[in-house]
Amino acid sequence: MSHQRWDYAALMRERGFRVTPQRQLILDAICEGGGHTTPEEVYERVRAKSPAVNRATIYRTLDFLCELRLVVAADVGNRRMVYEIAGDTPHHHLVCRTCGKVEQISHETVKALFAKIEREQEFTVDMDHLALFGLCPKCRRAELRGKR
Amino acid sequence: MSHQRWDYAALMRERGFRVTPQRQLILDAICEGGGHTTPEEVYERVRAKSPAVNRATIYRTLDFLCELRLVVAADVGNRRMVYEIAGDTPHHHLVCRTCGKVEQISHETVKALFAKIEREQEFTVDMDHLALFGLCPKCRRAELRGKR
DNA sequence: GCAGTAATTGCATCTGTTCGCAATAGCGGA
DNA sequence: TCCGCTATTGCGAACAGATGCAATTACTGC
Ligand SMILES: [Mn+2]
Ligand SMILES: [Mn+2]
Ligand SMILES: [Zn+2]
Ligand SMILES: [Zn+2]
Repeated sequence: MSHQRWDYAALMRERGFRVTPQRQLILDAICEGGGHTTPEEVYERVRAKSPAVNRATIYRTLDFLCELRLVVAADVGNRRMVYEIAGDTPHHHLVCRTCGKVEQISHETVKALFAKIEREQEFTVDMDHLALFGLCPKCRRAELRGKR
Repeated sequence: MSHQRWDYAALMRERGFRVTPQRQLILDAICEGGGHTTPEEVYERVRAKSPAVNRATIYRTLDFLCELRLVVAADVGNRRMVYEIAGDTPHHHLVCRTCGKVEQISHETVKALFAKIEREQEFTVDMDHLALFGLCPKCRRAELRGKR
């Protein structure tokens, strides 16, 4: 699996942005991760191939790729951000507060809520990578047992 | 309105935590704000009354109060955190990506989603101060106009 | 190919937040 | 009321992330 399936280079140029080696390296680094990747992981992978790339460029480029919607981000707790190549359909996550496990849920599941908010408040929610916090089945059972 | 309606001091002691002047000052400072308050605002208010209190204490105490669920937090974009006294019923927010306006929505609105997730994945979502991002009516209309 | 232009980068610096550690001070028990 | 235990604090330093600016460089049109 790779980001090569979009012509991201053309996509950038179309909108008046430039295709730089840094941007390609960073996109590659996110791809290599497969799933969620932290800025620090991206930095390390990029730096392995091209040590001169600056940390500031990593952060600016991650923001840039999110704005282009080539990449999605989420805060998975304790203000730790993770980045990921944007798939064809959005997906979301459930993060356990106790064990930290991250599960995935479909966009289908949350769509109804976004539609309701659109109807009731005229507000267009456009989150394509939401993180919801709570307790996973295992930790919840452990908590119930503990309370008795 | 004030946090005096709970016996937060007893609540802390019950659970084996200590009631310190710093914690009381910080709780007061959040109260004074009325609504959403940033760590820096808390710091300023506390420091006005007691200049020796350290910044690290502010951050540690805000986390602590969130864990006790006396206070709720939310990232309202660009990793800016806001804190607020936890009310009797939770509420949530809609944050406009363009103008930054923050609206409020009831827990009622999102409850159905949490219940569905509980049913379908056995995962207990327990968020009491969610922030959803998107476009407010005004900005969305502006955007539509711009695209033509 | 080459030059002009503006987007992008690297660098230096700043800000907000976290962390380890030693000093302080709540709280429970004598 | 005093004592001892340990939770909490202040301090200093580390840290991630953002920002202003000058140097670089990708793209456009010739
Ligand atoms: Mn994901
Ligand atoms: Mn709120
Ligand atoms: Zn868990
Ligand atoms: Zn708006």
